[in-house]
Amino acid sequence: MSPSEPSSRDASAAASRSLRIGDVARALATTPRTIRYYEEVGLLGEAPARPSGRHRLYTEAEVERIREVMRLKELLGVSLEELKTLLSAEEARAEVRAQLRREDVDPERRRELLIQALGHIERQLELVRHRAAELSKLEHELNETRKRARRKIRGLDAAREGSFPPSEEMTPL
Amino acid sequence: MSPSEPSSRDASAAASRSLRIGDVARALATTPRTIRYYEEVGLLGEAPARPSGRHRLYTEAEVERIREVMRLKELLGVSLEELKTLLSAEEARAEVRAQLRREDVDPERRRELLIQALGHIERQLELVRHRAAELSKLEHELNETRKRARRKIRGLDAAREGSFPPSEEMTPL
DNA sequence: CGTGATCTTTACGTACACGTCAGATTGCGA
DNA sequence: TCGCAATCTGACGTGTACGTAAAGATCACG
Repeated sequence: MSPSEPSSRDASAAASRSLRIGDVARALATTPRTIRYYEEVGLLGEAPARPSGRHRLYTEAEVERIREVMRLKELLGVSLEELKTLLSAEEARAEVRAQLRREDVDPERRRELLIQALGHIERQLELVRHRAAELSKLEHELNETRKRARRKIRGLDAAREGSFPPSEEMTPL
Repeated sequence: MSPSEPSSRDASAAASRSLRIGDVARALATTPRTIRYYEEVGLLGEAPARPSGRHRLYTEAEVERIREVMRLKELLGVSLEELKTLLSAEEARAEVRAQLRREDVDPERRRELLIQALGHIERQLELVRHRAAELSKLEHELNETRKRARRKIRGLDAAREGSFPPSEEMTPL
């Protein structure tokens, strides 16, 4: 009949919303099931609003969001439930962005949202810093252990046959 | 028939073996079930050899081993199965130590074991380094995000009772 | 030597994070 | 318009890492 899209649908910019769930899954090295599951548990905030039953279509931005979710899950090792609360920072940010487009928003309210987001960001930072520190410690310890092992091997090699330079057989490690 | 303990049981040194599973669990902030499970899947290498049916008794060293297991699990986020193969380095080291006590061991064999252990250590290091790098990256990104959020808040605070609105939309939060 | 706390094995239950199958539906290309 | 691959919505299955309950044994102590 008549194309009544609000004029901003297939605009010049490639804001697509043209990726199907299979494409997204491949791009993220995961499966459609996982993406649907994340949506199901509320990690994707109603990402692809669509008439139920139709295929989900994703924008590049939404893909990035999912990538971020998986990254945080991997690096922080938290449950999806915890992740959801951690990610409420992003939701706050999304709300801020949304409200920024309307100019009639109370600056007080805007500030509130920002403060909240900041709080969540700092919780994330805390977590990340803690883990980073622990990992760094572990890395140092492993380096030490490796050093000792190498020394021992060199010691054996030296004692192997006399005491002249261990000419051949430089084990490349 | 007769009490034939090999004379090295309650030696002078406090090599204890006097911690019960409940004590260990409390010390590691976990449960007896978890410790038994780790033993069941072979993560603790027959730690407390004992006449079946009797209570498990742990030495301080064994507690440290379990602590290390939990630490690696936590920091590397790997399955217990993967962890088992990663930890074979420690087993190799244990074997080396064991063979070192007997002096009649083939230096070739000893070197082999050390080389193996070294390999496992380097696999661990690889993993740890990778994760550490990723986490560090994430930390930097979060710091940036936090900076931006703070700037925005300060901007709002300035405009709150200041003269003019600050140049809007500097950086997308 | 009794007794209560702790531990033993065995076995079934559970939460999380998906995997997999079925049957219907959708959507793009020929 | 037809065909076929991809997707949809349930619903049930699966592996991991334990939790929990039961019934009896062991240990530390008085």
